[in-house]
Amino acid sequence: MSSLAEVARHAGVSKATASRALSGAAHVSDATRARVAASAAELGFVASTSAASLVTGRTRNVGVVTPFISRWFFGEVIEGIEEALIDAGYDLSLFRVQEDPDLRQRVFDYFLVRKRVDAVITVCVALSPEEIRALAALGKPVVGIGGGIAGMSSLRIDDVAASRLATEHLLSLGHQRILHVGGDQEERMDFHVHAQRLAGFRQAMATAGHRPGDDFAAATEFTIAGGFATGLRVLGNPATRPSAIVAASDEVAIGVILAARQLGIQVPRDLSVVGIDDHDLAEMFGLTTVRQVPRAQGRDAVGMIMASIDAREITSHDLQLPLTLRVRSSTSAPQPD
Amino acid sequence: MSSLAEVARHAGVSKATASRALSGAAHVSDATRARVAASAAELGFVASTSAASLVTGRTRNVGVVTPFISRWFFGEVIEGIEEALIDAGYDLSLFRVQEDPDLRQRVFDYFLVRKRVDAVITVCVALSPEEIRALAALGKPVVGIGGGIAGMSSLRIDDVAASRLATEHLLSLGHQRILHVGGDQEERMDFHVHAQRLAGFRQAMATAGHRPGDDFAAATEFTIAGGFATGLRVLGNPATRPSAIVAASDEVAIGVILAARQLGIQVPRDLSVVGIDDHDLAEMFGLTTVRQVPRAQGRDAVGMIMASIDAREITSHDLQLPLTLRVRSSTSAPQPD
DNA sequence: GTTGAGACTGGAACCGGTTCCGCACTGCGG
DNA sequence: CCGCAGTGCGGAACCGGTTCCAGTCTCAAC
Repeated sequence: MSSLAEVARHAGVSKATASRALSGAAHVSDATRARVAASAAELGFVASTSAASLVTGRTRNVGVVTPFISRWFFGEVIEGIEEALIDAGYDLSLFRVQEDPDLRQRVFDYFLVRKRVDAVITVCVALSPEEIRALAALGKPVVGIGGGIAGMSSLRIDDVAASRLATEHLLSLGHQRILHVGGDQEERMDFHVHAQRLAGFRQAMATAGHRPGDDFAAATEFTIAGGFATGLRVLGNPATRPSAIVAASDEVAIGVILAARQLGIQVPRDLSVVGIDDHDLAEMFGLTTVRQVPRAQGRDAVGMIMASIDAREITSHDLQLPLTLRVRSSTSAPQPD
Repeated sequence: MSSLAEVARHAGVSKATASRALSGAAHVSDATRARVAASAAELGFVASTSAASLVTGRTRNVGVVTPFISRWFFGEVIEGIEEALIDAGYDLSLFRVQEDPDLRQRVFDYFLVRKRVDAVITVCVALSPEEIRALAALGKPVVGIGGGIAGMSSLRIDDVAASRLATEHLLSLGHQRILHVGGDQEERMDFHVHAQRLAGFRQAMATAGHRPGDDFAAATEFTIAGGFATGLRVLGNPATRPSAIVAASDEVAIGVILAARQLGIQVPRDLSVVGIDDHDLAEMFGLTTVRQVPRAQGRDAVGMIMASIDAREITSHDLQLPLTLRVRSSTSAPQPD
């Protein structure tokens, strides 16, 4: 309610001095600063961000663009971002974009442009060339989580390596007939992640001397329900049943495990399953998985943003996060038959 | 980049006229309006929200306060809110608050105050008296989803009735030994929802002539993992095993079903389970549940907010949403023994 | 004793829109 | 023919901060 002018009057100083005192700038005596701070506290003064950003051009607000909110990976990332931003005194504007081109255009050409955000974090959004151009034209720091953006900072695990690691684990246990359940070959708009995990699987198989045909990769929606449906489909026929499955995400892996149980297939005795993520539920299902920590990725992305803002320069780092395999009880050597 | 002044100059009119033309105000000739619009389009003009809100006091931004992001109910609500806000040309600032009192105070006394939001939507946040006072002091529309706030608008299902409905379904099937898995009796900070669902269970049981002792309600975390752990605990002993369980949410119910499977208990033959929510996964687990549509609740909350903003008055409606029981395959009459 | 550097402070311009007010002009009723 | 309402438009004030610039004062150095 109260304005800086009132605080200044109450403290017996000018608006200029009051502003300097509150913002921590130099050239204000300790006595004055204390008096202004006391007045501000007494009057319950909170600076209007509109006024401040009008003149400084900085809004203390970061835009987050994501295709999903409730899926585990995305939710965790967003929570990590939110925590870190709040700590830094920033708030977060959330924009959800999926395939709808009209909506995407509105977000990129209108919402992100109206001088409301200091920076943008994209979470697993594959951007069209025009969208990349629009982001670059903002002249503001941009960090992509989980999907690199040409020419901008990114933060991610090496998806190819993660999938390779998961596959190698199964190979080292002696599995021969391994199926990948995840994205399909054609690179979908939103997710090169999917294509890369498939590629990692193929690399590992090829290195081990396998020649997987198309039937060794099954496409699925990236949810528990998707993994379940696909699992029922690919595990239904005992003749063609794989001895192990690499799921492109833990949610898919959990769906597959549930499908196996439904079909009376024992995990890991009859079927080994490995995922990627280390989802909250992985422990409960005893799921062997490649661990990543999306919440930390969110925090780190904010760190990169803040460094860039403080340095007043738009840098472009490419950060790859470490991977670890967590072996639980969903994988074992194949049953000798 | 380009300012209103430049657009005005380019169109050969004054700033005042340009502003009126673009905002759709009256007293501008059609010809002038078209010329200004053309200039604005040509220069790629997008009004600075900071400048606009500095003078109008309106920001076209709504704050959303929620304890969780990735749990199903919350994620769905947030997605619904986001869609509706984007449609209305608003964006959404997300604030996550849980128990940490320092963080809560920062959000309520600082972030929400700095003239950055036109309205606030709370999602299942039980507010302290000071927090309610802080929200009221904003003088802005506030809508609470899933948890009523004294004196402010709210939008929710009748949690007591929902739980009663679920319980009556089991009673009507002939179950005698019914256990509630959900919140505990003491009203937790964040969730009167939990207490109300427990109360609904008790009402139904009492009406049916039962006298449930404390052992007929088990407390749990409201997640699949929580339901699983609690399920293992309460189903472990065949002597005390209930014939049916009312879970306070579908996530809990799914956890209970998984625990039952693990223990070799057949659902619904040996155990009926009913939930509340109609979660995405309910179909897959054949879960009988009381349906609510959180995404629609999010959209409706935005509708209430917009109506209040348009009317320039802070009204206080209390909207209760309809409930429907969806019977699937997780419930049946108890096995005669 | 004068000078100059540096710390403090106030006045005023400024960010980029919105809106009040006044003026010119048109058209209609009396 | 005059008065008056109503439309279309421009000038200028204004929202509430930040920051440039200039002025005062202190104090050490010459």
